[in-house]
Amino acid sequence: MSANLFEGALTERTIFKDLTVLSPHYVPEALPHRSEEVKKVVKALAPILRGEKPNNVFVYGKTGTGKTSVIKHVIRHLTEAANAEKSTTDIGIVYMNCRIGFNSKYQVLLKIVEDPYLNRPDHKERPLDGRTQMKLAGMSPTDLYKRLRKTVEANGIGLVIVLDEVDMVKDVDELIYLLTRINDEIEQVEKDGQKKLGRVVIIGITNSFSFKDKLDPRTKSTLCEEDMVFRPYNADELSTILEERIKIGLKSGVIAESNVALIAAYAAQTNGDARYALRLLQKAGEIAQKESRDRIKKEDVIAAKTGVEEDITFELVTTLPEHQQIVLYAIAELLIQGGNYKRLADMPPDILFSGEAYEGYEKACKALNRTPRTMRWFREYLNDLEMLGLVTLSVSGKGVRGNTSIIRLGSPPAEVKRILQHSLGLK
DNA sequence: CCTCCACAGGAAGCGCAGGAGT
DNA sequence: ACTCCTGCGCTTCCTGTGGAGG
Repeated sequence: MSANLFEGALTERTIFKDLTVLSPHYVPEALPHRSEEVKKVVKALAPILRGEKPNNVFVYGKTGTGKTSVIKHVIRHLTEAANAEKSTTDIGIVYMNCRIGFNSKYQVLLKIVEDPYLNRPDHKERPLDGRTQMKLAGMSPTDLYKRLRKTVEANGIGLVIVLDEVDMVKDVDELIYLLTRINDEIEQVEKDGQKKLGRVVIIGITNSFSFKDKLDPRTKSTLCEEDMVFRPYNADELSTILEERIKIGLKSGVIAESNVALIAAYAAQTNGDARYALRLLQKAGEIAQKESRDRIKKEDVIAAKTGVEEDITFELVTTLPEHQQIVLYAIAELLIQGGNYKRLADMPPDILFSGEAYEGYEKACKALNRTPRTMRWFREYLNDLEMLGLVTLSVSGKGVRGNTSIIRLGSPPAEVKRILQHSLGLK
């Protein structure tokens, strides 16, 4: 707890030069180790500048592998190329993250139709022509579609639609079908003395491995005309990424090469996530800065790692549904107490059986004045928690009570308990 | 070997809230 | 503003698996 709310603002900036460079949203000028991917996307989109049909692009990769950055980077260059003087094509780009407010075909369509580019005054057939937002919100998807098609057609627009986290859209199949259908229905028009043909191209981004399989086969073949997988970065690659950012984001000479390598190694262990690496770097810098030092030490990196891990668990745990929190709390509590079953002789102290865990959960519910869920649902909770990496489950080996799960906690029990006591309002 | 225990996880169904369609 | 539908969280019921004990 800081003594003064503005304490952070007062400490001298000994480490950082430009913090925005470390933010996950920052798209650098150069993208190390992703030049092949950039080339591929450029190749897929390039035809749009010649008024031809580009390929739809589908991008898959885990978090922090540079998917969004690559796409945004290419998009930036595409806009520049389209605005260059000799260019005669109209290129519109709509980017949206489907998780945040655009999780249905209707909302996606609305967002596209509201885009300022499509409603530019020098366009004819603007989608919002003579309409207020209120009226627009009452329109059916079919009307929205018609308006969009008309605008694209009348102005010969090459429209690039980027759907980030596209797996969040409930009716993706219909959405993709609708958007690609535009290409089949529109006709060539004359505008400014030139023949023009509008085009729509979709770029889908996801980190869900199973997403592709859930798609309708037809959607799959249209959306994935050009599909690419982003591999996680290895430690060396992460090092160069960090070095690039350090050059612009940090003051010179504040961190030794060996410590950058350490951060990279930590992040490489955690799925090769560049975002995580940057977070570690930032945290290490903050720790050094707090102590008014002008160099990041190895100890700072190590402390940053535990700090960031704690932050992640905290965020994960506190946003959990109540009963999952109770389950986790019960597990932590039982592990601290050493369980309530007769322990087997050679049984390690850091594990629990699901049966005793359920009893602990029932007890915790009683203490909190909640009605416990059934055993069946409790198992679902456990599986959910495993998905999030908060617990690990394994089947019991030989010699122990038939079929039962062995539960281990992903983080130190005392830490989990502390977080949950607060979050659940326990003394 | 048979039965019982302790558990895993699939299938069906239920009540509810909120969104879509009219 | 109306119903209708659908997804979600959950319970109930059930089948299957493997150890323990008679």
